[in-house]
Order: sequence, then structure tokens, then C-alpha cells
Amino acid sequence: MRPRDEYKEQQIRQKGIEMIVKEGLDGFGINKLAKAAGVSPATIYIYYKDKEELITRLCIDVADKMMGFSLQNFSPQMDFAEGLKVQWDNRLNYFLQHPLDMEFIEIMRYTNFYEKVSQMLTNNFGAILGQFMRNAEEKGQLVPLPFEVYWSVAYAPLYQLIKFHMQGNSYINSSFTLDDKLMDKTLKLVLKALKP
Amino acid sequence: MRPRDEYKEQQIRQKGIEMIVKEGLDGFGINKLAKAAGVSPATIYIYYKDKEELITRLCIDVADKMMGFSLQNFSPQMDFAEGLKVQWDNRLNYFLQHPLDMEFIEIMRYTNFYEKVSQMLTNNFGAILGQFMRNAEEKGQLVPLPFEVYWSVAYAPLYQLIKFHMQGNSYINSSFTLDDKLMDKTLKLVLKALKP
DNA sequence: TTTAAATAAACGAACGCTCACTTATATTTG
DNA sequence: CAAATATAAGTGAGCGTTCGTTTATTTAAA
Repeated sequence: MRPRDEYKEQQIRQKGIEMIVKEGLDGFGINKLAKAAGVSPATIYIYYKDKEELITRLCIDVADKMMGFSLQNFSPQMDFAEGLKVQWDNRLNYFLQHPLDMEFIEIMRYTNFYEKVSQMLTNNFGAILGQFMRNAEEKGQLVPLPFEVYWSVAYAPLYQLIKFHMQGNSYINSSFTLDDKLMDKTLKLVLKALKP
Repeated sequence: MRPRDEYKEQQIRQKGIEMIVKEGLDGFGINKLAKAAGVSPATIYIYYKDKEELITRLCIDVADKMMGFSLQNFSPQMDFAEGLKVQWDNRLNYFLQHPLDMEFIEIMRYTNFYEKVSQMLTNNFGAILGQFMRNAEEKGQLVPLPFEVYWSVAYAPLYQLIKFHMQGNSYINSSFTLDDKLMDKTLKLVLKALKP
């Protein structure tokens, strides 16, 4: 029996993500993807049941990879300031190393696909970060807060900075680049808000 | 000469926003929209050159309305804590009164349309909020910061809370509702971070 | 030879958009 | 004051194209 050409599946996934990032979900199509990946449309249907499953699997795999990456060198037992810094660094580094992946997820987060995706993902990620928050509270390193309030203050500013960086400008500056110094400055503010 | 039926144009816009919010940009189509709005497809082309212009104009008008709303009862001369509270309240109230509008903009923000839209919008909004930041700095009510860092800390947490509210859950809670109390709690943290 | 991988070609459905035409109002005419 | 005319609003049907998906066939390794 003829073996699968791994390169072909990889190309389908790679070009799929590229296409959605560059042209949006509405600019994405199976026939177009097949041409870009150098395969027949029918080949795509060997790997994926339909268009929806293809997109959903792309989401799941990328999100999974990102979450795994963000837990590198991290443990819920870490002191609050140290643990949050690791989280921020991991997220930034993932973005710097895989900008397409992060843009892809940011796009998909606001589509109907993401609902299904977040259900399919293991709750491992939320559990670990929830534990980290509770530990920090018990150690007196973090003011007691509802999880959503905590999350909004702890992570949303970072993602907003990344968003500014991706679009290359903000409301008043016509060009903007994110660097370590800006990130540290922002993280310091966040820590000031969250520490007792 | 026959007068325009204002109701028809209004329906086109209203149903257009609804359709994109419910089915996403890829689920949006002119023929479908015409059916939903109770008009002929050709009628849509009386008001809009093509699909792209229709979507762009929807974005511009909604974004414009939102920005105007967020400046209600606000002046760049306000004290920092007071001015930021007005901004937060205005944004939350706009969301509560026009949830579809805000969902619509949040979706469109991550599409290729938004780039064109943000160019077409008056810079008035950024100018006023930039002035507010500088005034607050001079009064010693706000730590000196690059605009993007300030913005990320000052507003991103609110939008993250609204996002949690829209999707009805977060990473660890299966149900979540945003209320005034949670918002005040979050705003207090943000002020703590930004005040000298 | 057997088997799954891969394809070229083509399917019906849906797409954005246009055309020939009708409808409704404002204006002009007798 | 009708009746005729002018004009923009609005329409249903259908154009060509692209969509997601399938079928019939070939290819390549076990």
C-alpha cells in the first residue's frame, strides 16, 4: 500500500493557516487551498471530512501548541511575580517565533468555530492557571479576585500590546513596535495592580 | 420621482449586522441579506457599489457611533480617575444598549476590512484620548507612559471582561456575567496600576 | 496482486452582481 | 383640476463564476 506523503498534509495545514491570516475566513476556500498547497481538492478530503473539520482541527492544533508552549518552565507553585513573568515571556516568545499561528488564533477567536474548539480543548490549561492564581492568593502575593477579573488585568494588556504590534500602529502613533522594554514596563504595572 | 424607503435601507443595515454577528463574515451573503431584509438583491446595489463597500460602510458607521458615545460627558480636562470611569461606563453602557454593534465591531476588528476602516475614521477620537492622557500626566495623576502601554493597561481589561460576558464563560468558570460590581473592582485595579 | 494515496474532471448549489422592467411619486401640461 | 410625462426607487429572473464536494481512475508501495 502506498504511504501517505506527510509533506502534503503539512502543506495543506501550513497554507491553510497562511490563507486565513492573509485573506480572512471569507477568503478561504478548498479549491484555492488545494492549488496553493499543490494537491488535488480531493486529497484534502482524504485527511478531513469537510471544510468545517479542517478549520476546526487547525484551530485545535494551533491552540493546543500555544497553550503547551505557554506552560514551559512554569509551575503553579511558582511565586506570583515570577510565574506571571514566565507566562508573559512564553506568550511573547511564541508570538515572535510563530507570528502566523498567533494571528490565526486571534482571528479564529472571534468566529463561530472557536466555541466548538474551546469545548474540545483539554481544561488542563485553565486548571493549571487557576491553581496558580489560588496558590498566589494563599501566599499573600495576589489580591483575592474573581478569576475573570484577575485574568482581564493579568493578560489582556499583553494581548493588546501584541495586537498593536501586529497592526503596526495605534490610535495616536502611526507606527509601533513591541520590544522587551515596553513589555517589562507593562508587566510592572500589572503586577502593581495585582499585588496586595 | 419616487422617494426612498428609509425603512428598507435601515433593514439592510440592521440585518447585515445581525447576519455577520450570528453567522460570521463567511456566512454573510448579498442574496441571503436581501431575503432577510425583505428587498431585492438589486436594491442593495442602489445603496452600495458592491459587497465590500457595504461591509466597510457598516463598520465605519458603527465604529463612529461607538466612539462618539464613549466621549459622552467626557472632557480631556477631567481628573484622571473620573475621566477613566466615564470612559469605562460609556463603553459598558454602549455594550449593554447595543450588544450587537459591539459584537459586530469585535468581529470586524480582526478582518482585513478594519484596516481600511481605521484609516477612514477621523483621528478625533485618538487625539482627545491622547490629550486626556497627557493632561493627567501633567497633573501628576498618571505615571508617564508610552501611549500603547497606557492604553493596554487602561482599556484592554474592560474589553476582556466584555468578551467573557459575550461568550458567557471563561477558562475555568462555565458561566459568567458581567455586572457593575465586577467592573468597579477591575477599574480600581487599573487605577492602582496607573496612578503614581 | 492488493490496497490506500492521489488525482483530474465534473457535479449541483450558492455566490456576487446585472439587466430589462415595473412602481410610485413629483412635476408639467392643457 | 385632472391627465400626461419624467425620473428615481425598486424588482424578479438569471447571468457567469466560484463554491464545497464527489466520482472514476491512475499511481505507487507493500
